[in-house]
Amino acid sequence: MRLVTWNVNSLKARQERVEAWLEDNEPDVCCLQETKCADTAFPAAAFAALGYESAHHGNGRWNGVAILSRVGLDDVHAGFADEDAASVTECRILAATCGGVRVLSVYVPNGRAVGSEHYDFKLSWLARLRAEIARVEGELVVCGDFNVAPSDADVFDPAAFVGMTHVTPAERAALGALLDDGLVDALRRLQPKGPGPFTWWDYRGGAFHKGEGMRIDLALCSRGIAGRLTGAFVDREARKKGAFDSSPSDHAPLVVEWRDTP
DNA sequence: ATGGTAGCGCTGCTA
Repeated sequence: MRLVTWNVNSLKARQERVEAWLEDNEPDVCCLQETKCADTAFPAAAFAALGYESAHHGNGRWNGVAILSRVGLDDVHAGFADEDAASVTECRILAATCGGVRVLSVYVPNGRAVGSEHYDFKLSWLARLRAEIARVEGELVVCGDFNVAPSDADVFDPAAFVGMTHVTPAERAALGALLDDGLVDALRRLQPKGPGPFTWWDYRGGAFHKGEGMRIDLALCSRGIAGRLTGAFVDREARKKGAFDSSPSDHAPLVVEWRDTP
């Protein structure tokens, strides 16, 4: 199985890039975040033409998550398990079963500023995600933009982030709880030494070309899958302008591969 | 270089 997770920062702005990437890389499952579109505007037909079933959860100009699959897409649920999709105000989690694996595409709240109500919301959202994961039986991959750098090896300069969101002990503890529960950070399992690789670079100040990024996009997998991992890497090329009219996303795709059960 | 980038959408918010 080859799975990719990619915060595209507007699917409308990135559609050409996403389609080209899918054709070049042929993932079995593709999780997208920050689609910034409503369900009615989601280009399901374009993805179907490439061989993908798809599900989307979005309501307009912010947030929005999707799952594309060419190995089946069953038991789709938008939002947390205990909420009705129609009542969700911030579309940040979508689940589906693809090829026998429960896949969660998540876009964790940014938090904005330490101590703000948005920061508290981020922490409570992560706690809710932990409870959500605990309900899942069988193989599982939780992937997306976590807006948390798990350790100092996941930021270009720890000193530059003192007092900032994404690196506080509380955020790291909330993420660490998912690992304590048995999930494995796929990239770090295969690439134990940092710093990096990074998955996000600020658009401002030429951060990408200066290597000033963070690793905040993650694929957390259950132990069975962790034991069968064969690859995990960040496609930095997709963060470059390339032969496209529009800008790249500020995030690069994270690809994870594992052997299917014999 | 007194601003820095990008998307959405039309004013300022979000990241």
